[in-house]
Amino acid sequence: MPPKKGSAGKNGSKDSGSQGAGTALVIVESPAKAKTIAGYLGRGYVVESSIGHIRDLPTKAAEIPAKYKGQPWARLGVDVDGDFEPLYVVNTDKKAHVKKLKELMADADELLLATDEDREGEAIAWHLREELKPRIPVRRMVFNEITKDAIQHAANNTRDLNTRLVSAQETRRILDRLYGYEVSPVLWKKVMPKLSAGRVQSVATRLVVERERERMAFTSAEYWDLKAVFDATEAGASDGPATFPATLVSVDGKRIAAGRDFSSQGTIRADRDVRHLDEAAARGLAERLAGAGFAVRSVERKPYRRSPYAPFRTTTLQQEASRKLNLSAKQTMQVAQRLYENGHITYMRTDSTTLSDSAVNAARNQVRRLYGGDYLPDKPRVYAKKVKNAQEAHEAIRPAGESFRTPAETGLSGPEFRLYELIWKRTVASQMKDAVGESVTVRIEGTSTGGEVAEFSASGKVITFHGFLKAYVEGSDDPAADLDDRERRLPAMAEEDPVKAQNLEAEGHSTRPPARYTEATLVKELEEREIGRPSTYASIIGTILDRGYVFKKGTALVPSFLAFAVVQLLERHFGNLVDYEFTARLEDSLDDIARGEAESLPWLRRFYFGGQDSDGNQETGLKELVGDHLSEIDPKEVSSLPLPGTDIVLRVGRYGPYLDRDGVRVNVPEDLAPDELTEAKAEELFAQPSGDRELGADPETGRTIVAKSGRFGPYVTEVIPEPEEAEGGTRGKSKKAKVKPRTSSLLKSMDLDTVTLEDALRLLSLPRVVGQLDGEDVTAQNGRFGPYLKKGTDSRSLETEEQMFTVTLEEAQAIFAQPKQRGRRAAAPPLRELGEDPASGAKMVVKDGRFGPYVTDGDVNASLRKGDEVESITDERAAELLAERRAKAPAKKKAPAKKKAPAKKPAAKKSTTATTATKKATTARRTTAKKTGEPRTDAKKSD
DNA sequence: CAGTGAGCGAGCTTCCGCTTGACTT
Repeated sequence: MPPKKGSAGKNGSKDSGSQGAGTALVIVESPAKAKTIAGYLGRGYVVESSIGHIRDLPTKAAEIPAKYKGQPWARLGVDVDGDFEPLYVVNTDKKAHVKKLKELMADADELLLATDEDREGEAIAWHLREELKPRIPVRRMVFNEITKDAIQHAANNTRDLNTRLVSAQETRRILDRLYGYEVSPVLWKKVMPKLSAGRVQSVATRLVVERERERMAFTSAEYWDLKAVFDATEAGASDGPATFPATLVSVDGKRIAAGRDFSSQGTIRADRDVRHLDEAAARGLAERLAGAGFAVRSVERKPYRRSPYAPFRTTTLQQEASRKLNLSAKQTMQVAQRLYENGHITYMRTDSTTLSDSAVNAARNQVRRLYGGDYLPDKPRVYAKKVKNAQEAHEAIRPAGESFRTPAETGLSGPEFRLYELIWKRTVASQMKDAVGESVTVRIEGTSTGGEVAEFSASGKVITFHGFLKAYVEGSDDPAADLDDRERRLPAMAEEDPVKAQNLEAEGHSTRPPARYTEATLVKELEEREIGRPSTYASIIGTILDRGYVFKKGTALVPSFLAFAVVQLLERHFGNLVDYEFTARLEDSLDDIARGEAESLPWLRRFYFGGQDSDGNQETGLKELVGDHLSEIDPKEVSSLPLPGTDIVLRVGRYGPYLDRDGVRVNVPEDLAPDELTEAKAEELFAQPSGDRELGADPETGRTIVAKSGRFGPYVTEVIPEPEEAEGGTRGKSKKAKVKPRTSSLLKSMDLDTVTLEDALRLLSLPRVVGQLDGEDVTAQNGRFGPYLKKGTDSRSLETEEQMFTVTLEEAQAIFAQPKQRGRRAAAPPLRELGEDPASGAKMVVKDGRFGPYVTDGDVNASLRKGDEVESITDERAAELLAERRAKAPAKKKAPAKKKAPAKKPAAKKSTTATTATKKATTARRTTAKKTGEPRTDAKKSD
């Protein structure tokens, strides 16, 4: 709790210029920080937090103020035609908080904006000033560490807002909005709805996909060598072990090929002069070396020295928590948040490895107390900035306070204890001495019965002073790798010493494809590429998991086929945007803007409308790419992934991935890792029983009738035998001659498992010609909306499916004599009746519609929202929904008071031919319309 | 991913970065 404003204001420790004794309102970003700082500032200051950003671009239509609703750019929240003026709204969950800040400000004489000293922090400060509209002096207060001295110094050395830095942030924000909100809809249209693209997530997805591509292109190689265990007792070794393992490294002076000598194609790299041993060669050599005498050829000793690791920042904490505590990035951050809020650690979202002076002292004191002065370097260690675009608004992640509590002293337990312990150890170790020791490489030589000179190598490492390793050893992503404190002792040996081979065996190995990313290694990769920020690393993983771009297999991140399709689309049509350098270049530009060496507007114009880049190349703007160029994106093409060396294509459909070979299709399990889809696996999938059920043969045609489950539910069809082709006929060419099989959906009364041949034959007899009317055939059949009669271009629905088989010509004539029925049934009775709408005076009722329950006054309809229940909704709430609906929609001139509410759910796909922006009806576009069903009708676009 | 003729209460999905609770399941 901040000090009560009433108690402050009297001769506090602050001296804020001419105002004299008054109260300053200090606003920081985080409540926990506010609490700490309030303690350091004492009287005269009221410290509150903004809880992050208070304003942002509107997220969705509901947040857009009515006056901007009709604007063509309202969807973006950025007036792209008006100098990219952003539209800011106070986040819904912040409205109450902003009000509170305003109230606090009313009692203050000065406003100190003490948000983080980085791009986002500066912007938060600016938004606060814009939104709070203070009439008291406003100053910017900044600090990089939370210690009493630093805070008091900061309060007395304020500065003005840096509007250039704010401009850089705003540019970043607008770019991300344009990228995300313009490119995502392209994916909705071309791949499937609800997908997303963005500067960060799309590159993250691409990294995972590219790694999988490498794995798919990888060819393993097998290679062999010899493993020996030598006995050095004859060498007179007195200390250390008597035996040691060694590996064959060369024969007759030529090095034996090892894993690193092979390319990803499984061949020896061109620049390697090595001998590749296969199994037979290795076994033969082993036999010829049995019983041979060996001697030490050389002993090479080198000093070993290892410096401690830098204190934690967000990414390294996530990596180590993953390796050692098996926590996901998200879990790590949740646990760290609790530690932070309870005052155990400093802020956990940081890109800095810097420790404050008091933290260094605390660490050094702890070293002295726990390990003794021998482990303490003379001077404090300083860690250089590790991350290129680091903004260093905070310290490293370390135990909080000016003296550290040992884990036991904290009283913590469970994951919080373990994470604290990790942070504590790492921090203490970072102020300890180097580990030192010696590494030794011994070469052993022997001659085979065939006269071959075989050389073995053994290496050892001895740590003579553990230094920081006593406190902390970093984990490894490779479980097979040795950790830093691992020692390998060798017997004491000298040149010419004889040794005896105790055991000598051929050993086979094979090269392995690059490992998949884990959460931790992907985060590491993103940080190295300057993509994402400490506050977002964990959520980036969350986003690509949520979208179905990746899934987890153990700890590995496996890309889905969907991710392959999306990345393929982006690479081919938005190459610039998924370029790995894109963010790095963006950061450079933002730095220029922040320094006042560049302006935001030309930059945004070029990005959105196109123009010459810094190298003089003409760049196509984003607007054109997602507009006029949209028709160039062929959805079928971008969702097709040919299986190399085959005529099989994997396609990503709306219902998941499937394989297609000349029209023969088979589903691919969703959780099949792409690198496991080999030709053999594909054949296996094709060979699998598809779940179809053979019902028997049609007595008239002899064709087999099968029942299948399809996109629109269960149906029956017939198998058309492959036409016997004369020589020269190829499979591809025979396609055209194919007879279309008859198909028919099952009736509602039928079931895939129980449908009989008789049922099927009856279904396949459709459409049934009922007779002739007006010189045209009248047919009865089943369709998208159920059974109907068709006469030329005219049609009428039938009431029951059975009527398809029984309706007579007379009945048909009577049906056609009726006008087209609007709706198939009488109006469904309302689910509930409510009172009168105060706005229209009409009675309100709740009805069940195609999109779920809605309330209507007979004129305006409004869907019930999440949380509204048909049973419990009140008149007030219903009137509110109707009012909102009226406010939102431009009044429709459609005739009101429709009374039909068809109970049937609409088909999954609509075939509305939508008006799209482009004029030419290309094949690509037609496919699009068909595939997505309902492209957005952006009719406002004009040329 | 079988092929097919209505007209209907549509509106929304989505970005990246700052930050926490207050909600419901």
